Amino acid sequence: MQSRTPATRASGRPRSVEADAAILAATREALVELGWSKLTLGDVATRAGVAKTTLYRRWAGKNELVVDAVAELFDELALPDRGTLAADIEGVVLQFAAILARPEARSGLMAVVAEGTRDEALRERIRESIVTRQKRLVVEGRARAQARGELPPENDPVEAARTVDLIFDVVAGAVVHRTLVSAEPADEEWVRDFTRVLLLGLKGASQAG
Amino acid sequence: MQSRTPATRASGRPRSVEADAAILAATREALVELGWSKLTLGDVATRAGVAKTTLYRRWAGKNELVVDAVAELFDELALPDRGTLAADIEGVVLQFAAILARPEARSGLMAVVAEGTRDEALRERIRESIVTRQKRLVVEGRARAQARGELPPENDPVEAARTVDLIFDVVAGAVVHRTLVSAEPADEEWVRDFTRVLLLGLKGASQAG
Amino acid sequence: MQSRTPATRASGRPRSVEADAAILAATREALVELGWSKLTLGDVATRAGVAKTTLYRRWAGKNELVVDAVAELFDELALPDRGTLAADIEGVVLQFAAILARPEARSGLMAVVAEGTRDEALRERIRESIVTRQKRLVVEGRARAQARGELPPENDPVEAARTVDLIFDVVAGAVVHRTLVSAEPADEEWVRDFTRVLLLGLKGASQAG
Amino acid sequence: MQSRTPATRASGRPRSVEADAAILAATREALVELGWSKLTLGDVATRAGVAKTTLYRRWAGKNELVVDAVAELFDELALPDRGTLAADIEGVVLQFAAILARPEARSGLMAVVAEGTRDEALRERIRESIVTRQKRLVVEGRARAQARGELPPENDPVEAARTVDLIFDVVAGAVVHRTLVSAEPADEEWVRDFTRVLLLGLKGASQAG
DNA sequence: CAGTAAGCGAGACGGTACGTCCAGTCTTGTT
DNA sequence: AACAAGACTGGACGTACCGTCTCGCTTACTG
Repeated sequence: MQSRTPATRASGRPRSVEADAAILAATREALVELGWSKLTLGDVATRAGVAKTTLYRRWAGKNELVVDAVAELFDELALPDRGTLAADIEGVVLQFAAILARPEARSGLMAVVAEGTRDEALRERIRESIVTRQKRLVVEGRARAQARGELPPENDPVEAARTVDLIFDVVAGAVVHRTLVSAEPADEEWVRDFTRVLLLGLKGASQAG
Repeated sequence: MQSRTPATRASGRPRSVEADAAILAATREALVELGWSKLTLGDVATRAGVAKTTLYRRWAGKNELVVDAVAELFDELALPDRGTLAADIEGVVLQFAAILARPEARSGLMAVVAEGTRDEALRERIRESIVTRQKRLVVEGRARAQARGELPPENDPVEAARTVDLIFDVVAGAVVHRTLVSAEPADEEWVRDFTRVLLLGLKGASQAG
Repeated sequence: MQSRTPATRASGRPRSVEADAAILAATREALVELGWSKLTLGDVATRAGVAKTTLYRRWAGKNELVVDAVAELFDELALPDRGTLAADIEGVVLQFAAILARPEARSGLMAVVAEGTRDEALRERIRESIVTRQKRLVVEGRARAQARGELPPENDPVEAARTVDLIFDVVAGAVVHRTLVSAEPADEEWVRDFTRVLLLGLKGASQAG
Repeated sequence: MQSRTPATRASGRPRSVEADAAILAATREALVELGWSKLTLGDVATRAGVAKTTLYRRWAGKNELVVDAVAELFDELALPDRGTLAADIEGVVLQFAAILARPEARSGLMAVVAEGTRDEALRERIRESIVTRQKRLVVEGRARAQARGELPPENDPVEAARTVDLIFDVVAGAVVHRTLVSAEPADEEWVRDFTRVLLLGLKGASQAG
């Protein structure tokens, strides 16, 4: 159990540990009030009670900072155990929709995705901090459904991984599109409809495939 | 068949008709080369051979301009008649994916959606110029499938409209998420998998519903 | 008594005669309200109820327009006959000071002089429209003083012309500097002091010269 | 003998001391090449090797900048000791005329005076930076002439101050009007004539007064 | 008394500068 | 060495005018 002491013994003043949290919180606060495009790093620094240099010492720029600030929001997602696969999916989709209803997530998430279309490093950072991290929900959900006998065990692990990706894109994509592009609420009724179609599709596919 | 002569006789020099097309083309060109965040209206004006003021006389800002420039890209979508519903869906999804593979669409679309999260007028413009306009594909596709007997005719028109919205969010959302967030290509294999799940879900739902 | 009918017989619609006066009046009005630097030709045109093109058809630009607008102000200067040279000078200096107290003259005059430092044609136009035209006052005043015997008749006409120029520069320069640079009023007390010094200088010079 | 250490210890990066001088020099350079009306702050900044923001951080606008740039020119004026009051006056008038013959002074000075007619703060800045500062020449000249016995000592200090103002307006006004409005050179001949009239006027007034 | 050529208003056009704002870096003295 | 403070370069912003142009309409002289 080695502690994460850095190899290079730090000389000079150590970095303030409170600063990181204060900056991320200030970023989310600014996202709520101003949205991504009007958010300025100078303002974030001021809100966090920190100098701009401190901020730049830790993040390369606006995009990286916002990714980190937004990523934390999605960590609160958890797969509820409601007894059936359908109920589990509905539960997690509603949680996801609730996060996307918060202004700091709405504006921030899409903006960094937009930037990510031209910046491989940023795209990778998004994938790592947000996408891949939340795929656990799909994997867990399937395992639980298989344990319950609602879904058959998969034979081919490659095929299984592909299915996880597909489901994740369908679920996340549909909720994002519903809430941000169509600009309609992903309410209980919509979630029920969506889950029904998804589940029938998955069960059909796993039987026929 | 009323001709479109304006009621109010325009006085003063009329607006150049070429300018609009040149500006939108220049915007797409700049989106390809620079992406949304590095695109400047001054640069677009220069590329279009037009003064900045001309541009501002017609569009309120970067967002509105990009919406219009990107919206035109989606007008080339057409529902192919490949004989079966599955083939039709695959066809249009592939077309959609092909458009999203183009850099002028990738960066522009997500950016305006991001801005739309804080600007109701912009959101409405996006809905009107892009979303609603392309829902025709879903409506046509269903009608054609019903004519072929692949789908049952719907009873409730309200329910039918809700289903159109749901399908559109699922299809558009999944493709966008796959290509822009997960950053994986929506290739033929993925489209086949996706279509299969979607179709099974829809058929199951229409039977059970 | 040839009328000023142009050699080239005008065909087509003749220029509106009211427009010129309206434009010059509007220019003075705008000078009062806005000053030279904030005066715009578009605004002048609007005030005059005239299109910008009409204005540009008659004047080359802001400077030429303002020269003409300001020049008219100085035409109201007249040499009073108050019985003595000193009284005559005091009278005309006070008139001159009164004109320079009006905002349309203050701002306009200095501005065109400033522009004239880099534009020979403009400088010539100023000299012709304002300076030379008002030198008549000095010439008249001297003639009257000579008739009264207050000043000796001059022998050398070249010398006489040089003296006119000198007096004009001293008088006009002192009043302008007093009112616009030192920004003190050229009131009766100051005018009396100034006239006394000037007159003593002139008499002394004409005796000794 | 208090040192000029500021009471409030400056925090943050101190302002570049070279920048001020570079900007003023660049302003004079631009005045020579372009004149006041074509001088742009962006161009001045470029010439000075400085960003536009640096310039705006220190001066409120074009007028304030030009006043400071021009004011420095007049600081080189010095009262020569040529033995007699007439010679002293001629010397300083010639110096003044030489400065006004330089294009950076011609265009800049009149322009700021023109602007000053509508801006009390600017007028005060001109008075403080240029007018009042150069009145020392009149005061010194008179003192020296009194020491030599060329002028009687004055009794009334109020009266004396008024005379200084009058002389300054006459001298500066005449030279300015001669060179900038009449657009004739204030050469040695003219200066001799002018000085003679002025001196006779002053002596006459001080005897009779 | 019809034809026609110039004048007119309106307002869009290509340009240029404005003064402001922010990004990201650098230079102080302090901790 | 990190930190707060704030000045620095550089570049885009959106606005305001300039002086030109292109319209359709009006007006007086001409043939």
